[in-house]
Amino acid sequence: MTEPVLATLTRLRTACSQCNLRELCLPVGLSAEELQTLDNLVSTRRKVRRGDSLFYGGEPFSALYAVRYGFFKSTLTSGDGREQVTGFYMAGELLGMDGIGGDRHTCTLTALEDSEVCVMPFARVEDLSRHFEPLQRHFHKVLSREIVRDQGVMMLLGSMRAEERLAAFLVNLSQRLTARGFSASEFVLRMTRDEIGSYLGMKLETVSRLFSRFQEDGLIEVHQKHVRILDIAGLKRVMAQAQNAP
Amino acid sequence: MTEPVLATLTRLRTACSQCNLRELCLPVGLSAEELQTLDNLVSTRRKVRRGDSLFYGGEPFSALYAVRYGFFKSTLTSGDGREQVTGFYMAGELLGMDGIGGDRHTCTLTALEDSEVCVMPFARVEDLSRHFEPLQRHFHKVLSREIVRDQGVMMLLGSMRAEERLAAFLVNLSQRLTARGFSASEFVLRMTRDEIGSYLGMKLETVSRLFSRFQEDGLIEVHQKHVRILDIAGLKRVMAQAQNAP
DNA sequence: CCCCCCGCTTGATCCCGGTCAACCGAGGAG
DNA sequence: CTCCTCGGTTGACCGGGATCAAGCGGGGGG
Repeated sequence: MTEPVLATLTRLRTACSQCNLRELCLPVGLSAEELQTLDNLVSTRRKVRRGDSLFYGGEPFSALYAVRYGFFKSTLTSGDGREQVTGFYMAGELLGMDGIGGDRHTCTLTALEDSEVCVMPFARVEDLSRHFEPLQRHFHKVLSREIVRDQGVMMLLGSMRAEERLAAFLVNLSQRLTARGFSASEFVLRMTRDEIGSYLGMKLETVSRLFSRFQEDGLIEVHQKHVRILDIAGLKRVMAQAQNAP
Repeated sequence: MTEPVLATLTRLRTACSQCNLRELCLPVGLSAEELQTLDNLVSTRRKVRRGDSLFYGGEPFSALYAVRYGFFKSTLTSGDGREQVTGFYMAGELLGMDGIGGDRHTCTLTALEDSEVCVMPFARVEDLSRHFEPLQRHFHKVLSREIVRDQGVMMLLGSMRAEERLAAFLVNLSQRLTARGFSASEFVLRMTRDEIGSYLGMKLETVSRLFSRFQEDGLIEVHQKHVRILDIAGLKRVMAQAQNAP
């Protein structure tokens, strides 16, 4: 009698239909009944301690991961050992899509705080999306949005000045936190100045100096990792100051 | 009697199974029989004149496109009007994947020489890949590789110096041309210095200066848009010169 | 509880690549 | 053919952000 009960508990624990992230995660926009079809998408959950990696670049690819709670960074290491942060991921976001193309992961995913992810074996994702059109459509959208997100970062890195990049970074963080029900104006940075700098293509000293400048200008308040946004409109103005002559 | 013949001709003309790009394009790795299932993936072909756009950012999304011949750039325009080149595309490469996520295109695709694309209505792509597993798998791989490619550009823009970026750009071009049966060492750039600069996050003057420097160093020969690579190993050395102290 | 380490801040200086400007040459129009 | 335009090259100068360096302070471990 214990076995089935345990199984049911497990099922419930890993069920998308019971997850409070279903409005953000892969099953977005699916009806209650549709959601139940997804309940065997997730095989297990996995906890990742702060500082530990979910997977490393070069490792064989087998599953996608959805962040249940916590915070991750993805990093790419070039041939000569330079490391570049390529993204930050929070609850409801999907990890591991880089691995599909070459059957191994290209980047490393590291937890910046104690975190938990839902493990979705990729074979199962493909299986289910072949038989369940709404999931297929949504999965394609998620892949595509990752492409669009990356293009946004390319624009950031390729054509914006340091202060614009940092303003854009803060506005983006604020928006994503808001979507998750956190305060839009007050939060704790999970990453170091060095990691922000790597992501934004600048040095940690520059990040630090800009934080101080933004504070002097009354846009934000910073104490170490604690940030309070005082003037989001002002930040948006900084990030789009078209200083291009005709 | 004329109708069926025309239909057959059209079918042949747009058939993946007859296309000499099948080793590069979406049907990569499929067997001859498998390929025939794909023959109704492409609805029509479309020619795009040099300077014209296949689609614009903001336009509704309905189809993916495979380049049959020619050369494209994709550009993103930020709120304040700055334009950033986010990629260059040649024969066999897939365009339009940015549109899936939001049902409209985010970037603009412009032909840099007279070109032709295969139009693949996205509904048909999804339909076929639900019923035809190898296509599904391959389509996912293509999407994923676009993500990986973009991450590579992020690394380029975020952590490499101007000369390293340009060297990487030339090496990448050379490799992609080789894969298409063109000369690895001699080619004509389809884009301007300004477009290269935008893609690589630098100004056109810097691109021009670096071309001259590479020439002085005996790595390449440049005359306007004509480039001959003299020392590919040297270029690779430039692009990976780890000037990072421990 | 205190200490030590690591992440952050801030100042001084340097240099890569941006900016401004002049000129060149290829190629298309008339 | 010549002119004109536009993309490319090159030089001179400048400035944003990198680099080097010193000091600080918070939080985790002993």
